Amino acid sequence: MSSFKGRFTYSVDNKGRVALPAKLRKSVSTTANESFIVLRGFERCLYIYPQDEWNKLEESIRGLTFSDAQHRFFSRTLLGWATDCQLDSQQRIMLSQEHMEYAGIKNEVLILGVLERIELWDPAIYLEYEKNQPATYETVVERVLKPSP
Amino acid sequence: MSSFKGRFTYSVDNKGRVALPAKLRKSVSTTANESFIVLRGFERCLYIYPQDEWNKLEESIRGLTFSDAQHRFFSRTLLGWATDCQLDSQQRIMLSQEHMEYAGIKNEVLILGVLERIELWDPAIYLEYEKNQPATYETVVERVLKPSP
DNA sequence: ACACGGGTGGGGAAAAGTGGGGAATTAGGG
DNA sequence: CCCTAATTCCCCACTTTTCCCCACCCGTGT
Repeated sequence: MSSFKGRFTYSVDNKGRVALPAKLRKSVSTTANESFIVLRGFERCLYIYPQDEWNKLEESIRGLTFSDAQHRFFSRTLLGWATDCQLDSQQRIMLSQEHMEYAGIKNEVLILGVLERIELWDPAIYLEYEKNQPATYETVVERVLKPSP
Repeated sequence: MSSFKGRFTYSVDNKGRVALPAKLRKSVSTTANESFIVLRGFERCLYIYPQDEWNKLEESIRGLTFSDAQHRFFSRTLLGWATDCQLDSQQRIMLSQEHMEYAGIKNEVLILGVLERIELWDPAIYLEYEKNQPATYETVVERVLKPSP
């Protein structure tokens, strides 16, 4: 089970390549086999799942009822924009033009480790996103880390 | 279960390294495996959790639902500012530039043991914090330790 | 006095991040 | 079917950061 964490600002070269931070690479389980799935995330970012974590997600999508129109739309969008990719010999992934456009990523990218997935953001967009949140860091910590009653 | 206690003033060298006090190290359980997680804490300080204590917190983060927008913000914020680190061969941890800036730490640090976690403060900021408390030690005791009605 | 444990500092090897050239593969059009 | 253009990907090279190791200092207890 992955447990990505941390925050990194990396550059995207003009071929669309992004190095995967070494600290995150250490958290990738060996069963993932250097294989990743990139897809549209929520809130204008990209999600990257290692193969093994993706498989779990895929199972829950299979569980959606085929007969529900919204479910069909959801799985079409999710899977339609999902591409799998391998790391190159320098441990980088290559982003497609479409994915970069979706997330507004140009030549800098904010990389977040969020347990089972990695997120890629345009730094400015993330700042904007953060600013629009009603909750502050402290309320977050309080809610999440407070020992349950 | 850890039970850190005590107060230490240590130096931070120009590489951002801080020695973990020997007294605190003795309270780290062996299952933590010399692995720690550093994150932003309340009131401009840093929290350090040994791996095993952190795992308990991580469980509650995993409990957050993927589909709730606020939960997504929570896990991004909390995990984004968390980095794990190992002790080096001199039993030191290395602080990132961002963490030091958040806590205002320069070349001296106040280290507090607070049961399951260790806190790092800039000495001056802690003094300020202490001074701004409306309550005294005694009135706090009264409020905190009074048996609940 | 001296060994020992604990805190502090720095040099250097190794790893990580960044960028680009060029061969191999693929796609498309005549 | 072949030629050309574009894309992919492998490899090399350079810079920066990380981390391993050694050395020192200073109390304390023997």
